[in-house]
Amino acid sequence: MKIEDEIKQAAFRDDYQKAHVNLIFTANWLQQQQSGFFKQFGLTLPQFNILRILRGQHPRPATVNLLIERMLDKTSNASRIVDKLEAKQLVTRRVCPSNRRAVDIRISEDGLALLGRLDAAMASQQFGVQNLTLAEAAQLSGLLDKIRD
Amino acid sequence: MKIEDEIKQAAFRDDYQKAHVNLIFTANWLQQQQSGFFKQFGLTLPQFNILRILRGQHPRPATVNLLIERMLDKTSNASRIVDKLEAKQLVTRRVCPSNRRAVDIRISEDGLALLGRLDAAMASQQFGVQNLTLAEAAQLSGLLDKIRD
DNA sequence: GATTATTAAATGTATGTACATATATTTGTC
DNA sequence: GACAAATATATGTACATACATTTAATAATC
Repeated sequence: MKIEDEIKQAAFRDDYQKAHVNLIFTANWLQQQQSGFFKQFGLTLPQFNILRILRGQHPRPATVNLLIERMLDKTSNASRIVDKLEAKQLVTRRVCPSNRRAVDIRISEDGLALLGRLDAAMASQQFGVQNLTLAEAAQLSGLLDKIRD
Repeated sequence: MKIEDEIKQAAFRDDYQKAHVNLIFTANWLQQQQSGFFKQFGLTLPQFNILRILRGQHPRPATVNLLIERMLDKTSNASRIVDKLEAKQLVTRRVCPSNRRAVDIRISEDGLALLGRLDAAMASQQFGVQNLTLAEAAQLSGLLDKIRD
């Protein structure tokens, strides 16, 4: 559906405004698709992202700082997202022996198993970006990088 | 900065994943830019968006349903965002005479004045999308529409 | 016209975002 | 080694998101 119809707006001031609105709208759209998917597994999107970072580190631990560095949203509160994952026993949290200010966070066996099930489910799930050709996806990345220059 | 460096990830599985992450990241980046800007005026981004819809309706009222229809994020809670605007006396809220279930929401004189100041400030503010050429912005919109097909 | 269904908005609860502040630990400096 | 500065994380608060439930008014059906 064209963006004008999605938000029931007749027209945009110019193509800049249209692209801007379209970008925000499409990102929300994608995230909502994903959220619904992860919900089946009892995870939110930020929780999934952190879990995936922890799997990338496994079996080495990650600190909160490392999580923040790698998260898409730097200002979100990694500490409290880890709280939720810990409550579900998907991660473990232990004071780092070599630096007692820091906390070593590791994905648990349960967490690894859950991500395994998610991998399988995601493989059979087409997310929106795949409506593009690979060349178009690359082109899109180029345009997005230019926006943030 | 390239997206790989922004989130300190060495590489992506393919250009689909890269475009997907880049899209979410860039949308967040843009929204944070805007948030900082609106904060100077005591508004959050959703509050500004609702205020702008109300100006579009002015002097006719809008209902909560109409606001939701036109909002970028359909699932957000328009009712409570209007609460905040009402507390700042930027909008008025009155039971609709012809349908007492509905509520007529209108932008106040204060609200119009605030948007007026924002218009002026925004005119002298370059937001990220303007790093693109107009043709690139149009191309971006086309790609985004295709994602949501 | 009483009863049920639908609609419009508000409210409740859990989670996340954004930002400031607090607490504990480590590092640097005298 | 005492004391200040820096670092790592946690906590507090306001706002927003996501979704279920509630309340009130209107519409539909018998």
